[in-house]
Amino acid sequence: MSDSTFYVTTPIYYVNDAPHIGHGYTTVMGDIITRWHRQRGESVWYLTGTDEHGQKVLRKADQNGVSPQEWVDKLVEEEWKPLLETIDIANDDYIRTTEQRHLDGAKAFWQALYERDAVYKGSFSGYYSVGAEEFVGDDDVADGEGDDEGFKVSKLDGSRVEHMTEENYFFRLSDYQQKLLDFYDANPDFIQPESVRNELISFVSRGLRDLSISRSTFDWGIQVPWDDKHVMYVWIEALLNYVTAAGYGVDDERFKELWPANIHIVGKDIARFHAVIWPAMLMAAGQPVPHQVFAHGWILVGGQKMSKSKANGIRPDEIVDTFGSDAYRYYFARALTFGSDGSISWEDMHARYHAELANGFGNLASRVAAMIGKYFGGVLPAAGETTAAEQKVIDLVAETVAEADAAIEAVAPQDALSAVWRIVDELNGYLTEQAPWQVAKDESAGDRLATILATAAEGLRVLAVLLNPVMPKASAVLWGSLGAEPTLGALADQRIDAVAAWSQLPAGATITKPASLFPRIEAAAE
RNA sequence: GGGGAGGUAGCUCAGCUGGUUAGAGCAGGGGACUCAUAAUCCCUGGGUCGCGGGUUCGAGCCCCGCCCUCCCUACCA
Repeated sequence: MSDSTFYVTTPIYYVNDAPHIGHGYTTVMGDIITRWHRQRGESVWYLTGTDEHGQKVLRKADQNGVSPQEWVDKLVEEEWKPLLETIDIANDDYIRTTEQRHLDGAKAFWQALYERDAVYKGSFSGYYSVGAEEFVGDDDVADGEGDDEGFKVSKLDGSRVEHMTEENYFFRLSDYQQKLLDFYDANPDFIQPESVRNELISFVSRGLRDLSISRSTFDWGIQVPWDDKHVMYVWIEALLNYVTAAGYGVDDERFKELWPANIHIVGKDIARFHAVIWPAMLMAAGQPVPHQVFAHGWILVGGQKMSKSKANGIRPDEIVDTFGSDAYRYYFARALTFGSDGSISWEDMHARYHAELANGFGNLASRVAAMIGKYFGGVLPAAGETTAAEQKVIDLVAETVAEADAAIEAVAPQDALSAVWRIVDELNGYLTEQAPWQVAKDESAGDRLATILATAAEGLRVLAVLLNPVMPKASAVLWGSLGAEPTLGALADQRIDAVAAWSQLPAGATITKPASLFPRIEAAAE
């Protein structure tokens, strides 16, 4: 572990895309994990941001008749930062690759590579599409037909390509094949999950070529420090955000505190950049390598109601508008196995929202608050003698908290939630069995009634704390309805390692019935 | 071609290094209750565990072959 701070990152998102549920998914998962770690009392740093250089951005800006800087400013402010609000992300930092600190840090990093002889000048040959203004991979080149007979064309857009050679700087990636394999071997958890690890090991085992890492045909990028005719290839520059945001080259104190990162959360499509190229660059620069690259899977859309087109066409705010940010966060964390591909659908979201959130959890909060209101005037009674039924609840809570915490440690939020939900189910069952509404009819059983409701309220207290990382809004409402803050303090300060200790809510606390945590949604969307 | 992952109840998925009658949630069916968001609780349905062989006292989990789906096999981020 890094000596002090638990540092988690998302990829920085390429501004040319519009935010879609995939971005939201990655970002939410990181947010859940970091919020949980904060409630473990750890020092945590959660970074996300945007990748803003490169030829595609430049071209898009040109098409829109604005400077690239204006273009990315607009996208960041109108599309990307609002996404964080929409899905309720508590990031500690947001890095833009157009910020000065990134320019400075990136140049410092390159300088270090250069001085350590990890970079050299060479020439890159390949097929270049004049129309598309970019190199086309050999596999995407085909023999032309018809008018293009005798020429090579790009399979991507059909444009003619010609073989060109360009002077570029190269990174000696080929030097790192064995070092990487040794590293993977010594750090089996570095790449997760296993399937991705296997693929990357086999990829590296086949051999690595040096990497062309600069471009000289356009200038929307960061200049190579010793050669202003070149800008850094955007991928290589983008990876550097993880260290530049941590203060590399400009703030040693801060850098030492944050680096190396604990987890880089990425989609499996970019796992290779993060688990092969990135560690090699760090080794080359003499920096420690992150502890883990966690690659999540694809989100598949089941059924057809979900969208007109495809999942990637769906914007997070469509879901949030209907179900709210808490449900969005819950759904992706609960319904998918982090690290595997998984299916989502509007129907499933609707079903889980009602079965698990509204009927299971929300209704539980309602019924307990309502009964304390009805039988005790909204004042939490002191619990009396604990029977086997209460002990069962108490034991289950202790067990589940440990289980959930272990699941988060293993980067398995879905398992953490399924553990926590056992508390929801247990409490609903406990209430039905103890039937406080029956006990209330017996004038002489006031003590028993108090015990039942105090136990249920304690259970809700635990749920508010445990679910806060996943559903901060609903948890805050619940925390308020339990009247917990005056004596126990802020919800975000409640520690996971102390949550299972019983009888924390003091007798006399003011319990109010909250508005429905998750109101039923009758109108089927679309 | 080489490599990786997966094909388990209507749906979404669990099933650790092989071991009693293969599980959960949801959906469906029946019942109980009324504090609550027409909620909750209990019971219930029997799926050739992709196909065919094999190893074993015993395989969904091991081996062989085959079928199907998805992914990787580097310089778009």
